[in-house]
Amino acid sequence: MKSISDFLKNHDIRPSYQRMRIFEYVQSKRNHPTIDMIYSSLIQEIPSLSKTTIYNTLRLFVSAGIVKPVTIEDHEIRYDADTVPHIHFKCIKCGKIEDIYLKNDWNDLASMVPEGYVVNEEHLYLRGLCPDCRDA
Amino acid sequence: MKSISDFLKNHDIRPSYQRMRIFEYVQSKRNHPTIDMIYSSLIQEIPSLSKTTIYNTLRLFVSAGIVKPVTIEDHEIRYDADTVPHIHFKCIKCGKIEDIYLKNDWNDLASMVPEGYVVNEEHLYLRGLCPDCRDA
DNA sequence: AGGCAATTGTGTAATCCTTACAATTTTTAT
DNA sequence: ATAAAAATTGTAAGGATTACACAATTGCCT
Ligand SMILES: [Mn+2]
Ligand SMILES: [Mn+2]
Ligand SMILES: [Zn+2]
Ligand SMILES: [Zn+2]
Repeated sequence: MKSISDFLKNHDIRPSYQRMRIFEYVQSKRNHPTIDMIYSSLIQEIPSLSKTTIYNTLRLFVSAGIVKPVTIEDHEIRYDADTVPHIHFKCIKCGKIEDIYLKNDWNDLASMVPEGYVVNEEHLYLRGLCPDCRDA
Repeated sequence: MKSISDFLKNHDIRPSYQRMRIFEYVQSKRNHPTIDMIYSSLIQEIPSLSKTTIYNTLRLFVSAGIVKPVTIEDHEIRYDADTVPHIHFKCIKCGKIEDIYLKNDWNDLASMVPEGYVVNEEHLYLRGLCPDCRDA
C-alpha cells in the first residue's frame, strides 16, 4: 500500500484512501474491470463508497496516464493499469478480457503506414474463445 | 439504387425506402458515420425520418453482417459498410476515421497466438494525426 | 493540538443516448 | 379491393454518465 501511495504521489495525485483502493483493485486484479466491477467489489469493504467517486477517480487516472481505457465493446468501458502497449483478447462466451502475449514479435506498424500520418497509438485486439470456453 | 435493393434482398432484408437510403449513405460516404451523422444528413431529404428507424436499421444491418460496428472511442459507435477486415485510423484532432492500407502485409496473427485460443476476429486501429491536421 | 482553507467524497438531480412500445403508415398477398 | 404482415414513427421508459451542492477529510499554519 505504501508503494501505491508513492506511485500516485509521483503522478501528482493525492493518495486518498479511496484512490489507493481503486488503483490497487485495477492493478492487482488485472481483469480489465468496468466501473461496475470495481464498485461491486469495493463496496463490500468500503460501505460509504460512491459510484461517482469511481467515475471521478478513473477519469483522473486516465488523464494522468496511469490507467488506460480499453474499448472493445461499444457498450462497456474497461480499465487497465498496465500502460505499456499490449494486445487484448476478449472471449465472446464468458466475456473476460485478458492480455495476450504473442509467440513472435508483431510487425512494426509505424513503418508501414502511408506517408503523412503521425501515429501516436496502436491498438490491437482479438475476439474469439478462450481456452476454458473452447473446451466447455 | 437497383443494386442496393438487390443487395439487401440477397441478405433477406426487405428493401424499404429508408433502409436503402441508410445503406446507401453508409456505403457511399465511407466516413464511418455515427447514428447522428446518418440522421442529420438524411433528415434533410426525408423529413419524416425517425431516429428510431436509424437505430433499428443499423441493428438489422449488423446482425445480417452487411455492416460492421467500429468501436474506437468509448462514447461513440460508428458503422462501416466495408465488411472485409481492414485497418482504421482515427485523427485525434479532426476526429475523422479513415481506412488505412499498409504498405506491406501485416503479420499473420492467428499463427502467433498462444495455443488454446480460437480467434474469430482481429481488430487493429491507430490513433494520431491525419495528413491534413499534421500540416495545419 | 487547534483552527482554517483547500481538496476529496458523497448523494441527488439532470442529462444524454438507446431501447421499448403502441399507433400509424406502407407494403405484400389474396 | 381487402386483409394481413411488416416497417416506420413518436413518445415514453430505461440506463449509464455527468453536474452540482453539501459533507467529510486532509494538510498546513500557528
Ligand atoms: Mn491489458
Ligand atoms: Mn473502414
Ligand atoms: Zn471464455
Ligand atoms: Zn485530422
